[in-house]
Amino acid sequence: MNYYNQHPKFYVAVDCIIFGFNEDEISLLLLKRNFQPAMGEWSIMGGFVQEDESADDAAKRVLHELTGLEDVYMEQVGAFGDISRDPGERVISLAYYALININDYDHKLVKEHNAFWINIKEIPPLIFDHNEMVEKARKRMQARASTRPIGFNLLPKLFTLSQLQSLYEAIYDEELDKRNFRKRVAEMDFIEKTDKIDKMGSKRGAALYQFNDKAYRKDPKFKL
Amino acid sequence: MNYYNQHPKFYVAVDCIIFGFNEDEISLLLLKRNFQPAMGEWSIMGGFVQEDESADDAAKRVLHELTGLEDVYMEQVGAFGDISRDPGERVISLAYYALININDYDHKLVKEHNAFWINIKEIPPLIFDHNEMVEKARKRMQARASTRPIGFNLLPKLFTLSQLQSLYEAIYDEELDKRNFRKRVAEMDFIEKTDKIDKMGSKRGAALYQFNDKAYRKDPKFKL
DNA sequence: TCAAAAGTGTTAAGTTTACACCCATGA
DNA sequence: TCATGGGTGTAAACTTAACACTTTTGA
Repeated sequence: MNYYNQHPKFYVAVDCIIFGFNEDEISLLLLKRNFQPAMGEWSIMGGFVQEDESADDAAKRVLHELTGLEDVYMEQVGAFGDISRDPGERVISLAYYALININDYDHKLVKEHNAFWINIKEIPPLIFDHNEMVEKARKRMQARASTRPIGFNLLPKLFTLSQLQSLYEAIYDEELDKRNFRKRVAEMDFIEKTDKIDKMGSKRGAALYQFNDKAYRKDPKFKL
Repeated sequence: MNYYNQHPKFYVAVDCIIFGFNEDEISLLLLKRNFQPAMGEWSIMGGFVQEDESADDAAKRVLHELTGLEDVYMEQVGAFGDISRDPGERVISLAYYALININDYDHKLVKEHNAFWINIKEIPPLIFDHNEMVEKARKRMQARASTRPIGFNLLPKLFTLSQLQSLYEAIYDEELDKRNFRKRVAEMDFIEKTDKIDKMGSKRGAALYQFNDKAYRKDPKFKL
């Protein structure tokens, strides 16, 4: 009997709010559960923390199990610890959000998990407190995206300024002025114009840009 | 054997970063541990989540055990889940910060716990990852204080504008211009001038103000 | 009478917003 | 040739920052 033994232990889960961007819209990767508990209902992807992994590692693992992706931008949203948040057992859950490039995940795994991209504006009722998690993640991501260059994680390596603007319009859920937007981008030297041209999005073609993380760290001033 | 049983369980702790304001300085209530583990070292106040309480309730309980206070402003900072963050046992800890009026706590309890107010600029090395928790709490509190009227929790119900300014100077760790500060305060109708005068802080006497939460909720525009 | 904190407005600088047209190209 | 998205500058409105002196009173 030592100091810790007198206290109870708990299942600890991680739940993953996975953001993607496509067709000018933010979507979440949600599971239509074909497994217990709560089979048939919608949820976000989750899993239990194991003995041999940190909470952050558990979140990475869970994301990897669904998407096949590694080295993904993730941020912890918080712990959800209400007694009956999971009606099956007492489970304390740590919510994380992830930003992934929607062109770049393992479709087979996603299919196996019966997961689907759902527009952020059309999120269905989710199990447990998952809607609350999603809402909190959305707010956090939005706040973070305005002061840190995390939005690029949702885009291909090369992107047009129209894509970037439409991404930020989706994040903020408001229209932005094209000229003002481009003026601000032009001030950030770490958003670099390449000599490549995108011919998909328009007849005329649009310059492709890239985010240079090293340049950002030299002068980390970001505001969009 | 059900769905959950195959997964491990963990001790879950809550740790409480307790902010106070006195003599123009922010301080934290820290424990010089006279108990195991890590006896003799400094830590923040913590405790284990119990079966019959939510994580948030556990944080409130732990704060109450040290200060005797209830209905205190608290916010969760995040979960700390590294495998060996507590070298004694695997413990996942949820950090919370609390803002209390430093004139208004149970001195006997604090003495019993061997706790002391330590200036935020002179935080000693703390056990485990507690310095990291403190740093994260400090940043979160600072960010929150600039957009939500939470600073008032650190002041008496009645306060002078000089006190309020000096509080925000301590929170931001930078000097503020007196006239600009008062101009901004004047725009917020929920910071109400009372007809009472403080005679302690100056010979001339200064008007005492109060925060009106109901008025704030009617028009919740805050920026200091 | 003087030291110490309270109180009070104006101007310049900087930032943000609003706004409209020409360009290049493929269909 | 025309419809579509790409690309560009300026002026007004607003916000923020800088700044100095008078008042009151207890010691």
